[in-house]
Amino acid sequence: MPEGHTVHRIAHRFTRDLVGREVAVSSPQGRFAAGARRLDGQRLVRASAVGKQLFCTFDSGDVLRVHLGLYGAWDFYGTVSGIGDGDTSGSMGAPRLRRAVRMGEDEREQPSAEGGLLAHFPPDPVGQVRVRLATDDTVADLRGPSACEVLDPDAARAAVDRLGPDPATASDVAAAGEVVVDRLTGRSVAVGQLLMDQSVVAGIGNIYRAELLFRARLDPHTPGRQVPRELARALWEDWAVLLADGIRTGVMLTREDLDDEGRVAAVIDPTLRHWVYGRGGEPCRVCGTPVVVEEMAARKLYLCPSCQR
DNA sequence: TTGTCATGCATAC
DNA sequence: TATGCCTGACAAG
Repeated sequence: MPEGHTVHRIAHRFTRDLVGREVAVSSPQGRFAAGARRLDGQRLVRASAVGKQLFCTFDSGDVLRVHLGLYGAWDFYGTVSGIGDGDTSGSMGAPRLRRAVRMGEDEREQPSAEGGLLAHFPPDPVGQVRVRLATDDTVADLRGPSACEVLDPDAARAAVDRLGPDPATASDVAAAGEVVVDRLTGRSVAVGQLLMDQSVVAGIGNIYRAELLFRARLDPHTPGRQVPRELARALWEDWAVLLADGIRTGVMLTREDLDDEGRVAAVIDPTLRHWVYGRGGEPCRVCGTPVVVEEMAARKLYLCPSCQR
């Protein structure tokens, strides 16, 4: 269940393991058979994330667009040396085959009885694999996406253009921020809804939405028009900070009040990671007022009614 | 074991 | 506003 940071990490993984190589593309599940045939055997030229979407460009100019939705995930398999992670120890002799690292709904290595090593390679697909991208020593399996399609270059450009700026992708972060400020402050829609609107700003999901608004001490119901430009700019800048941190660590840790020890504890215990998200009824970490949960545009919204006014 | 919910969003009504 | 995607974590029994 990814927000923007996860998709950027996946793009980095693609860049490291698959970009520049010819890729065998298949659809074990069958639902992407035609798209797989179109891409099969081509060289992957580039992989990039914009917001929550992954764009993989192939030699022909065709682009694979993937959106993981609520529970999509990529499972990566590969040799120890091929998988890297900076640790290639123990890879002498015959390649040792490592089990999946999942990126999407929950990022971690899959446990296995063989101490993390595969019996054979390539591995059998697990579950409904919509698309498999494979080289001699790397396999990436996509499961449960809400979108998986091949676009020509024009259509791919149009898909990117429908998205608002992404601070991890923008060539000029300050200029991109002004675009976001315009869009946030130009409408009467609640700022809590605007932050989740991917055409306003890309990559923010329900957790980052709740946490950004708390960190700004801003009431989510405030109409965009009533948000001062300076505050809208601060939201964008804070999003850039949280996103960069999420990309670096793989963890959505949104509390800036923790010391090193506290951060380590929060990585282990998810209930310590956030100010308000998922804490309905629990005391606000700042003022003790019970955190409120309500529905906004069919999503759960968490806020402190005392701090965020 | 079964049921519910979830970090998203396009589509249909 | 409801549904589907098709999965995994967790709570309840």
